[in-house]
Amino acid sequence: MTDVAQSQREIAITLPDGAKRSYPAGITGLEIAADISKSLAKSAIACSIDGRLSDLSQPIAADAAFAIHTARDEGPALELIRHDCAHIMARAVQEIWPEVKVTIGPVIDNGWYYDFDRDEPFTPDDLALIETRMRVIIAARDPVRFEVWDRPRAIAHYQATNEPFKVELIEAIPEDQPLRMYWHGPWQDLCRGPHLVHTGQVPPDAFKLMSVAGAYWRGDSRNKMLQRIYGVAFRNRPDLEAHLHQIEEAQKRDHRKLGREMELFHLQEEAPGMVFWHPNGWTIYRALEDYMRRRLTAAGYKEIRTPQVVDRKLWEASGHWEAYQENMFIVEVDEDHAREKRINALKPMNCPCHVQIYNYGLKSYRDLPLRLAEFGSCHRYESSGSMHGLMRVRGFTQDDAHIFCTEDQIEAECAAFIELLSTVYRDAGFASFDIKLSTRPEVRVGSDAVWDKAEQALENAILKVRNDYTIDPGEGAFYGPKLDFKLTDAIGREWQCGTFQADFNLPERLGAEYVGEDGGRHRPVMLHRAILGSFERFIGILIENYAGKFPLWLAPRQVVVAPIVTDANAYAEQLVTALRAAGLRAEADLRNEKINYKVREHSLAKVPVILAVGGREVADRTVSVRRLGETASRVAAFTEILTELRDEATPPDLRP
RNA sequence: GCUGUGGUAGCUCAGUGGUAGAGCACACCCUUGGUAAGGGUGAGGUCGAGAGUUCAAUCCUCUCUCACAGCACCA
Repeated sequence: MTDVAQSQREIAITLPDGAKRSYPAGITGLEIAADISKSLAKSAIACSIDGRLSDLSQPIAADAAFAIHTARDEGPALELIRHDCAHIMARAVQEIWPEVKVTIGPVIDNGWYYDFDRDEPFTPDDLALIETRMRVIIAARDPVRFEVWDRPRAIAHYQATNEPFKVELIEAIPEDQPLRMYWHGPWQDLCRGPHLVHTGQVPPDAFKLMSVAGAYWRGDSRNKMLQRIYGVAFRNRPDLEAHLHQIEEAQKRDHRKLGREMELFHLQEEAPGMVFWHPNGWTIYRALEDYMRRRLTAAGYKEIRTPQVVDRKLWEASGHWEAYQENMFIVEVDEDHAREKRINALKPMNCPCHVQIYNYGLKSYRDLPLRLAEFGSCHRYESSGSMHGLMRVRGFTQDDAHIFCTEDQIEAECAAFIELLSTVYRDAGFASFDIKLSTRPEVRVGSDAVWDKAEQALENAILKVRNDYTIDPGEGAFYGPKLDFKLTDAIGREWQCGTFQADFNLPERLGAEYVGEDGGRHRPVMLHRAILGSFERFIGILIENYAGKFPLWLAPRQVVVAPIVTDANAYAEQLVTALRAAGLRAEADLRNEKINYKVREHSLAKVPVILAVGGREVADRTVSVRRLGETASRVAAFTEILTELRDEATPPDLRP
């Protein structure tokens, strides 16, 4: 299905295969359909103008929404089904509760939502009621039709029917844009379209109302909070069931659940948003930190360490005190004999501290680029509703670094950074990630010439490695353009991890400078950059990405040696000693339990390798190896297995 | 922060206006078993915190807090 951009003289159409084509004005839908059928081999084509198939013989109006449905869709396009679901749901709600005010209801991934204004909350029982009502509307096969209205008429209509949100919507639409009113049977809604031909085209057994939640009118927290009902819709029942199954599977790999089951970490009420790392979780953390330290050192970074508690004077100088105070943990110290309390803050970020190290001693252009890295522990008072397991916490550690360089060095530094980041993500098991370039905002520091140069440098650096990225115009920080690198969690939520930001502001504010070739003082550019973002978030994503089944180099417990009989205990302990000597994280399970029990328990705990040893293995100096996820075991000489595991447990950067 | 839903044993959850239960986990005993739960016994809870209503509150009301879903936020 494709919407069409139109001009007065011709109608431009984007075909389902991406090709573009234009037609003269006045052409009929049928003519376009016939033409497209020729070019799209196996697709029988259906077309609609604003959802009405019957009008194909008429010339396409200048303001019509023309849609193409291909045979590959096996019926109406999913977007149309979902869009009509939104309308049908809104109609159902107003039929049940006429006093409810409607607002908007767009199509989203897998379904739609619709925001309502109602005093009482919708309950799960209400959702069932609405679903039933929707099926009645679908069964009625009510025709969908539309009319183009002028603004006064539309506004008058919504004032008369007491729909203030619709009036507000219309007032925000540009004057020259025609307004379409859609009818689903007797129920009517302002909508751009297109839609199905009749309500019976929605499969009655392939949609489901999922949840209710609050949402601000027009996405602004100063506005009234509405009630949003989410639904999902598919072409058929099996597709819906597959989707619901997928959600269940995703929930199984939720890092909060696995974190508990695998004894990785916990959070508790006395320290909201601060992680208690357990031995298993901390082992992963350490393995990742060691790996990152080696990668950074190899890439020419110098590691440093800066204080946690810093006087407000520095935050005033950096500008954070003014702009970021409400997100900072303030620490007041009542020193003896002090006339005033001394005000400190836990550092919410490392940059000002790094500038202090840069500023200590006069720098030369020969020192640049200077790359200062810190696994910097930061604290931010995040709003209570935004915290989420390890993904969004109040105390976290960034794999932070700041590169002090000249404007001319930005591009090379950025390219080297993307290279390093790609390597790290690949080693961590991520096949792909998204890059977003955010460019200059309205309010900013620095000359246009500097922005031109920096934006171009970032873009060029991306182009050296890949050509797919998005640009977010105006979304850069006031102090410089930036790149965001995003990874996706188990249920499709995106999390920003890596970042690369040019900063023309902080060096100025904190007086960083260097002596140039010309003997004069110059201002360096500061590049903020992180690959993991924070260890907490990155590990959260790792847990979900691997579903807890970590590769050997990251697995907290790599090997468990499980004796089958107590007579094998001594042998088991010998093996553990040898495994540990080879650098492996191994434990013996000497408990008085059956091997079935031990296998079950360690499998559930996602231990990658179980070595079972009984009388035979003791006699032959062998082990019975069982890998996580496999049901069979194999018997091999212990020395052979030792070599195999040692190689496999080598971190990616240390492999030959 | 906002809207809604929750907080009962380490975990997953039942339950009641008269101060509590199951399964798993844990401890001890029996069992020496060959690849996803052997059996028995036992210990374990200020029912998230505070206030109110009541003869009596884990249960009803209010406030706070934390968590979950979504929204807003993420400089």
